[in-house]
Amino acid sequence: MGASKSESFSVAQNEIANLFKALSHPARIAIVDYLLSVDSCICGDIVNELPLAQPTISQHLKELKNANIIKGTIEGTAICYCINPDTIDTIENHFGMIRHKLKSKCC
Amino acid sequence: MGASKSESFSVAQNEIANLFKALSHPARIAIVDYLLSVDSCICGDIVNELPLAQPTISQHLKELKNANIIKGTIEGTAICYCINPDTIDTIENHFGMIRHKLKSKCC
DNA sequence: TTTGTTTATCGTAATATTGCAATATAATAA
DNA sequence: TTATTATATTGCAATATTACGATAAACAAA
Repeated sequence: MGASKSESFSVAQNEIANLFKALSHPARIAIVDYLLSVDSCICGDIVNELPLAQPTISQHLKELKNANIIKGTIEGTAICYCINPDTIDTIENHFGMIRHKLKSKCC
Repeated sequence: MGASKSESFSVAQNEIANLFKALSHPARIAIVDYLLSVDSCICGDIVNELPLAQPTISQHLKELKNANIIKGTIEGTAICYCINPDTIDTIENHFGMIRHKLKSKCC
């Protein structure tokens, strides 16, 4: 025991849970905030913006990339990161569905 | 080490990360799905709907309650659960902010 | 070539999460 | 009172996550 019984749930339930898991750490929220706070996609200086060591940030970036929340493209020596709007759409649509279903209820 | 350095990030960043953490497990997504699938708030039979033992579901319900994603009111012997629309609003507003900031960018 | 810069990976320790059996609690029914 | 029913809590084992030092890999500049 200890492992989550993901095979007991639907693919859709696991997929949306994984998106939320990628956003469930304040460092990853801070990374997304930072990517949104600069004019364009940012190349490089994420490490200087957060109070975490470089390997830790690299690991968080990897999780955000695996979840398709950010995209990274190589720009010479640095890597240029930006938000993937398609994944934001996916999450927004999920809440649109929740909102729609809530309307026909009495709570 | 191993504990997340939550004190290094803002209160707002920690709060939204905690909301996502509450939704980051397929069993909790399934609970929310089920609460949305029935006509009104449901009293009781959540345990029969999911392939998990009763203490496990009780624990997941507690996490959803602590995050204010669901509300539970006592109805005789059973407890009546339903979604808290205010918290759904909070999350939707967060994505509204993301969407707004994304508009003024070139990705 | 060597040096510096940037990002990724490995290895590991600390901590958190998950799941459930056993048990407890609370309220109702008989 | 004694069941019965519904939910919560405790305790613990299995697994996952988090953080970072050390190191590697990739590449540009000197």
